[in-house]
Amino acid sequence: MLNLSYQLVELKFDVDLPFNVFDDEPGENTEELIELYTEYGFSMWLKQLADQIKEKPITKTIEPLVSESQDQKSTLLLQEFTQTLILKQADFESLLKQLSECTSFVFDLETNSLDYMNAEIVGLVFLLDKQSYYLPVARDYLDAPEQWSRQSVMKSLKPILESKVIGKICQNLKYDAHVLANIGIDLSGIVDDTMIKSYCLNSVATRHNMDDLSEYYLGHKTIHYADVAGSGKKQLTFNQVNIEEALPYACEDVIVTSELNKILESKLQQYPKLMTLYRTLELPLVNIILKLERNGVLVAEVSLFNQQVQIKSEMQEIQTQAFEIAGDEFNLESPKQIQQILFSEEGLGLKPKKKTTKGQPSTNEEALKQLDHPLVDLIMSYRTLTKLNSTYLEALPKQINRQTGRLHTSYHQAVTATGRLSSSKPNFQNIPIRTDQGAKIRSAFVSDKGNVILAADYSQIELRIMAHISKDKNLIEAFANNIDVHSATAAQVFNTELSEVSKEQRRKAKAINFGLIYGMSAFGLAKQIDVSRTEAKQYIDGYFENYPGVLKFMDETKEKAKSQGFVETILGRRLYLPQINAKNKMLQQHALRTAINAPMQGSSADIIKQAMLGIQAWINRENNGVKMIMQVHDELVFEMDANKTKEYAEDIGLMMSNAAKLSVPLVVDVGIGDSWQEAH
DNA sequence: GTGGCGTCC
DNA sequence: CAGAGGGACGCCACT
Repeated sequence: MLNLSYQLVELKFDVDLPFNVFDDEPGENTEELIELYTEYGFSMWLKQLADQIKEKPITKTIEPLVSESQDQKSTLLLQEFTQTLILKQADFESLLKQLSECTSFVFDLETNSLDYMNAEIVGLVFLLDKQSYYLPVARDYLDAPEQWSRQSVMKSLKPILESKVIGKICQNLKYDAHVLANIGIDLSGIVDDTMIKSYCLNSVATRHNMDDLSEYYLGHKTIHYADVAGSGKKQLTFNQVNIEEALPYACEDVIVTSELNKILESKLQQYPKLMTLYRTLELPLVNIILKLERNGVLVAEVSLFNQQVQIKSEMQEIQTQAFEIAGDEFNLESPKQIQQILFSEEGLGLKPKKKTTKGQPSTNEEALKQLDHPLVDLIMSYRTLTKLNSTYLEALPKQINRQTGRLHTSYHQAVTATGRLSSSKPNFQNIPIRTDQGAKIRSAFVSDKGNVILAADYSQIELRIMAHISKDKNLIEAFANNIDVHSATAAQVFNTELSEVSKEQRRKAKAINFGLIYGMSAFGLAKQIDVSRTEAKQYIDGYFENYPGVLKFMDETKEKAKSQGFVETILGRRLYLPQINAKNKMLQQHALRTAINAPMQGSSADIIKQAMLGIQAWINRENNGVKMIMQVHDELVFEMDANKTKEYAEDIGLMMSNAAKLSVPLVVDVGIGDSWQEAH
C-alpha cells in the first residue's frame, strides 16, 4: 500500500485531495499522511488508482470525504421554500399575526458586528413551515428602498420574542439573545439550538458552525457571508449589502437551520442519554453562559498600566544586556534568530538539546533550560516578560467595553472535544497564576464598589472522578478520609508511612497522579521529574500495584474505546475517537491517551456545568444580586455584595459539592477578596 | 496562513 | 527505531 503511495508521489499526479497532502514536496511524513488518509477510507480509492497508474498516468479528482452521517442525509430542496422580502406594512402585520399564532418558528438575526455587546440588528429572518421571510430594518447603501424604523419593528416583535409559549429554533442562539438583550428584549421560549444539538450528538465529527453543519449533514453548500459581503478590509457590514443579495443569504440561514434541526433531532432520538444531555444540561446552559458573558468582569486598568511600565523597563534592561553578550542586535522574540545566535558556528555554537517538529533546533523553555549560558537566561526572562505584556497587560485594557466598563469574554460551548468550555477575546481561562509576577495580573481583576470577589474551585476533581469511575478501593479510601492524595500516593508508591512522606516524594507522586490522568508514559514521567526511565517505570508499576482498580479502569477504557469507537463521561456524553484503530501507531496512541483522559476531563466539565445551572437557578430564585462572572474549568468566580459573603460562600460551596453524587466527596475550596488574586 | 512558543486547567 | 502528556487560545515572526 505504502509503496503504491510513493509511486503516486513520484509520478507527480495531478490529484485533488480534500486536504493539502501533496502541496509540498513529498517529505518525511508523507508515509504518515498516506496512512492517515487510508484510515479515513481512501484505501479503496487508492487501490483502484494504483491499478490504473500501472497502465498510464491519469488525472483524477477525488470527491470530498464522505461522512458517516450521509446514510441519513436529507436532500435539501431550496426551491421548496418561499423567500419573501417584507417591505410593506401590511405584509409585516400579516407576518406578526402568523408568528404570534404559531407554536414555533426558526429565527435568525442579521447584524452589523460580531462583537455581541455592540452589535445592532440590521434585519430579522423568520421561517414558518416552508415560508421564509426577511425583514430588513437598517439598510445603508445608495438607493436603498424605504425602510422600517428598527425601534417600532422591535417593539411589535418584543412580545413574540419574549413569549414562553411560542418556540424559537436558532443556530447559536446565544448570539441572537445577546443582540436582543442589548435593546432590552429577553429572548424566551427557546426550544432548539442546532449548534448545541450537533455538539451533543458528536463533538468531533464536524465543526458546529452553520456552513460546516450544512455540508456535513445536508450535503448542501451554503452561501457564505464573504460571498455577499466580501472579505478582508473591503468587507461590508450587512446593512451595506444590497437587498437582492441579502435576501437569499438571509433566508437560506433559517431554511438550513430548520432542516438541520429536523435531522439532528431524529439522530439524537436514537441516543437517549445524549438527548438528555442536550435537553437538561447543554441547552439550558446557553442562558447561563449568556448571563455570565453579559455580567463581565471589572478590571483595574491603572493597575495593568503600572505593571506594564514596570515590565517594559525590565525588558529594556534585558535587551541591552543580551545585545552586549551576543555582540549584535537581534530580535529576542524570533525563535529563528535565537537559533542562529545560539547554535550556529558564527554564533555561540551551543549544542541543541531538542528539535522542533520541522527538525530545527528548538528554542523553547524546555530546550533552553538545559543550556548553560548567560544569554539563554536572558532570553527566557525576556520571553516571560513579553508574554505577560503583549498577551495580558497590553491586550486586556483594549478589550474593555466602554459602555459597561467591564471585560466581556466569549465562552464557546461547542468547541472542545471533551465537553469543556473554551474562552476567547479575551481568553479568561489562561490568565497567569504560576509565578508571582504573572499572578499580579489577577489582582487587576477586581470587584465593584461595595462588592467582593468569591472564587470557588473543585479540589482534585479529575482524580476524584478517576477514583469514582475506577472504583479503586485505595484511591476512594484516601479521598473518603480526606487525606492529601499526593501524599497518600507517595506513601503507597514509596512504601512509607504517610507521616514519613518527604517533600520530594510528594512532588514525584503528584507528577505520577497527573501524568496518569493524561496517559503519560514512563519516558514522559522520567523527563518530568528528572529520574531515569527505569526508575520512572518502577514508580508507575508501584502505583498500579497499589491502585489496581486504576490499572483495570485504564485497560478497560482502552478496550472499550477500541471496540465501540468512543468513550463516555458520567452523564453519557460521548467522545468519538476515529483514530483509535488507526494503523499508524502514533495516531492510535494519541487516541488511546485521549480515551484515558476524556472521561475524567469530560465528567469534570459535566459536573461544573450542572453546578452552574443549579447556582444560577438559586441566584434567580433568591434574587440576591450574586453575579457569576467567570468559569475556568474547575473554578467558578462570583461578584457579590460584601455583606452577605459568608452565607453565600457556604451556599455556593454546597451547591458545587452536591452537583454530582460520586463515591468520593467533592471538595470545594472557597476564597473571598477584593480581587481574583486575593480570593485564592 | 503556519509554526513556534507560552499561558491556563 | 522514533516517539513516547489530555484539552484549549493568543502573540509573534515569517512566508
